[in-house]
Amino acid sequence: MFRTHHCNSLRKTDIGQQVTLAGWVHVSRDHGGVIFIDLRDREGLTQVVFRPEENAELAKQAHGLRSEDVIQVTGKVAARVPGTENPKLDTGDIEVVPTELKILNRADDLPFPLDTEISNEDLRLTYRYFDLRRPRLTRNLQIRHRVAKATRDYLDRQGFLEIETPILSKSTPEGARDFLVPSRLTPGKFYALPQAPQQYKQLLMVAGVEKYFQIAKCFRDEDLRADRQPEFTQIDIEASFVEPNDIYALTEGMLAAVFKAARDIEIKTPFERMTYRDAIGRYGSDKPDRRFGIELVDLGDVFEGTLLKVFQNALTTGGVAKAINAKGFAGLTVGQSDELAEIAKNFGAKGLAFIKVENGEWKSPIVKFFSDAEKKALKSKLKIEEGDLVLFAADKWEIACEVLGRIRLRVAEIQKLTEGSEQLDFLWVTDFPLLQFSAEENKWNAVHHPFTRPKEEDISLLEAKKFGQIRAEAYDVVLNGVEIGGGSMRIHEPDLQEKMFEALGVSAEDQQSMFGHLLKAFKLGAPPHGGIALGLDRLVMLICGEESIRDVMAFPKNNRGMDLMSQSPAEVDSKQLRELRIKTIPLE
RNA sequence: GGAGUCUUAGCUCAAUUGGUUAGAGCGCCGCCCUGUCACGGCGGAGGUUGCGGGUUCGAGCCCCGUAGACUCCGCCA
Repeated sequence: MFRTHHCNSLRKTDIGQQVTLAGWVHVSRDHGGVIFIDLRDREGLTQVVFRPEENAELAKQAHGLRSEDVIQVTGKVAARVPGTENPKLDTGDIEVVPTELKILNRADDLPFPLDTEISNEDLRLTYRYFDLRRPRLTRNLQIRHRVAKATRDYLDRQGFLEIETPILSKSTPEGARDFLVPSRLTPGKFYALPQAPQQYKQLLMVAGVEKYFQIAKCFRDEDLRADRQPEFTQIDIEASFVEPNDIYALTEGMLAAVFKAARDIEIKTPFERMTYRDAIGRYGSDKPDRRFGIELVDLGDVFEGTLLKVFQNALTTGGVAKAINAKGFAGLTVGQSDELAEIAKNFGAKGLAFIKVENGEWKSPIVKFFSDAEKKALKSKLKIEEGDLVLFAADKWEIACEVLGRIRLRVAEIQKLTEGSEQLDFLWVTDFPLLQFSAEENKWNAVHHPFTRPKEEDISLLEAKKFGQIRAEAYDVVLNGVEIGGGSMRIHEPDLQEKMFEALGVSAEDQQSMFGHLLKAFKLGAPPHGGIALGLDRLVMLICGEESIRDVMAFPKNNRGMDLMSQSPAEVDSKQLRELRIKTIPLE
């Protein structure tokens, strides 16, 4: 037997036993005479003690041990000398006194220490297999496993089938940029890696599967972020003969099972629901972080007859005047003030009006335009007190809301309003718009995806081509201001799907060449269906309390999509390119 | 494509207003040390201050350019 126990299993009750352990030298404390080795495996630490007076040959060998050498020791479990027990270790009452030491593999000089936090992420990613030995990352991988297992167990209990769908798939024009894979057998043609198994799962519904799920790898060739990688994992779910409420309940039950399994936390279900319009109006975001207040307050009634031109203009042209009260933030620095103004500008505001309340005085360049009645109304609506900072936006509804929403988040960040919070605020955001106009492309795009069903009562708006007013039967699940999943009821009627494609500007020919299989399937008895997809990486990130999904993936890519460990992407042999009939063109 | 922050020893960081030979801790090497648990003590090696240019009597520090990393915007149905 290679080992009889792992490094977190021996206790007082094992004293006297003959055991064999294997693992890494975590740290060695060499006193010249007696030598202590903390032996580590993925479960924990066990102290091994070498005494020269008992076994000089072994002690001499142990003297040469260095951090991260891999060893195997056989010996007796002994009680520690009274007074030297270590309460910080689960195995702190005992130590192993070896009679045999086998050095299985020597470790070179370490590229970086494992016992301190290190900020050089390049280096960590280059030696990823080494960095993963860090207990925190080991724990993250274990939690990720438990989340995936709890997901499978729960969905299995609910009667869902896990079905794999192709990775070599077909490129479609909608959505993110595709990763392409050249086809050797049909030169000049390409597969695309799936952005999501969307069409396949809908076709599985047509196939009569009724309840499908998959822990699916998805691929999107877009720029990276702390919470975005080119390949990532979704918990992908689809079911037939369901309504949104069924999906909400299923998802809530699944998340409850996941949090129970991964963190032993009971989460409160059902989750609250909020329409998209409310979310934007109150928080300036479609994924509001409600762990802190600072809600957007509408001031249309207050400033109905205002003398302040910018507010007046906004209100008389169909826009809004809104404000947030950043409690106790009147003392912000000039730099912070400039930063907030910069955010406002970036998101389309012309400026950022404010009131600082200091020493009982409203310090503000705009306050002189306010009547006493306006001041009074402001004070009561925004609950203005000493030390507050009130920030205004007057613009089109979308712009005013987004500007204040972004500022709200930044203020909360600066004030550290969520630091150390253990709160788990789940929320459904519902009634998303179906379509959004892209000025850049001069066309309407799907907010969710082209297969999303309009709300029943808004289908007539689609026929009337009032695209901006149509609400979708679509929903996102949000946790602490992070979108962890989203889904919708789908279109299952070929004529409605065609109308949708039409609205998106997909020609009849393109509909047939790109989505013909789907439209045909919808003519062969397609059941009403809908589903949801949750970002597994983001979910695990939040459960682990990490700030980047890189810390919950075994082998993530850096900001530029490179794997620094394996040095990919990399050039390939010209023979490979010839077989694919591909030529690369050097950059100008 | 854009903005911000950062880049000094293997790692984490320091270096007053631009001023002597760029320092410390950890790690590494050598010696010492028999109850530590981040063991301890003494000694040593280790630097193109990311790179290129400029200003200056003098640049790690100021200026310009460039590369890289990270965060954000755009993008992500």
